[in-house]
Amino acid sequence: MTEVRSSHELDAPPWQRFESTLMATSKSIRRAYDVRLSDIGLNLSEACLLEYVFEHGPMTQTQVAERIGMQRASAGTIIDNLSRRKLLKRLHDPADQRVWLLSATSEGQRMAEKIAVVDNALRSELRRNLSSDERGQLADMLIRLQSNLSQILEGSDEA
Amino acid sequence: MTEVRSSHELDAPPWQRFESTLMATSKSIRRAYDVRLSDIGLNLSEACLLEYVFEHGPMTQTQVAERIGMQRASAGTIIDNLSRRKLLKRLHDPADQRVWLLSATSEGQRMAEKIAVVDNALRSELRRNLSSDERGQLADMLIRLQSNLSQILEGSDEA
DNA sequence: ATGAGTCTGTACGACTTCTTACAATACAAT
DNA sequence: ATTGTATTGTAAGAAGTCGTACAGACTCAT
Repeated sequence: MTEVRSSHELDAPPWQRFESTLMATSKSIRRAYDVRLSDIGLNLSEACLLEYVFEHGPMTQTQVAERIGMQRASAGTIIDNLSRRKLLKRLHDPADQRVWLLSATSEGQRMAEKIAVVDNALRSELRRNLSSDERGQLADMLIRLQSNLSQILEGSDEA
Repeated sequence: MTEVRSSHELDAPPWQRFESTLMATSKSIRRAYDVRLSDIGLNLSEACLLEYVFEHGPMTQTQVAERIGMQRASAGTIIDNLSRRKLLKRLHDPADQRVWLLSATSEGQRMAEKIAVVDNALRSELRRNLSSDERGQLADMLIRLQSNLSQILEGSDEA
């Protein structure tokens, strides 16, 4: 039924160039993570945020938002959610009344471990085809693309 | 103000691996296109769809949706929009009463040419750093990733 | 010819993320 | 001390996409 997918999304989108393939691949990666993570009741953004807080100690909402590449407001929504589900807690910072210090609850820590399992499994399936060298090259090229992009986007900010 | 962006999004997201970089890059590409295309009053999805219909003759909504990697319903919304703005028209197919045949109006054609200009400009800025060989390798790796992904996603469909 | 199954476009609601605006708090300069 | 500026989290609304469900139109085997 959808077996044609793998080819469509490669040659068709915007203007059949690698930019399109890259965006389609990104979409699929997100989808794959969302599907796998739904087993433990999370989506990629939630998992991402929780894992990041778990690994990098207590931090403010703005900090985690910046690190995972998301707006403060959006992160706030996700944090509301995770803390309602008792995976994350908000602690007062005695040194700064404006901020919350985020920290994983013990339940959140168990969840973070499950996330790591899912992540490792999926990542190894994803890399089946790619040698370590290739992955390095890929990352390198992506970083160069990113630096071009940040110039492009900076340019239009000041306008 | 946002000059730090370029580095965050490279080393930080989900689990600082190339998967994250890829997704961040994709996000930036979309953003860059959206910014540039806003000059002519479109976003990437609209431009994509219009350009595709312009280039690949009259086609049904389902067809264009599949080609640009989007759900039928979502494409329908975009088409509503483009046809309200007289860039696209819906024609009856005498052979099949169910479908619309999409076709660019003359105004839509002029718009498609503007899109091509924006696209060419942006693409060349984007590739500044990458040799033709490298772009080939990049595309190749992305395609391999896609094929892994389609296996992964197929697997979870039948479940 | 006719009924079962398939396909098309659309309506509707959900979800995610963005943008903008704001009140509370912090900080720096006078 | 006071005042102006920055920063934090949140609220409210917009936009984009998805998934589901549906009615109408097609197809094909009987």
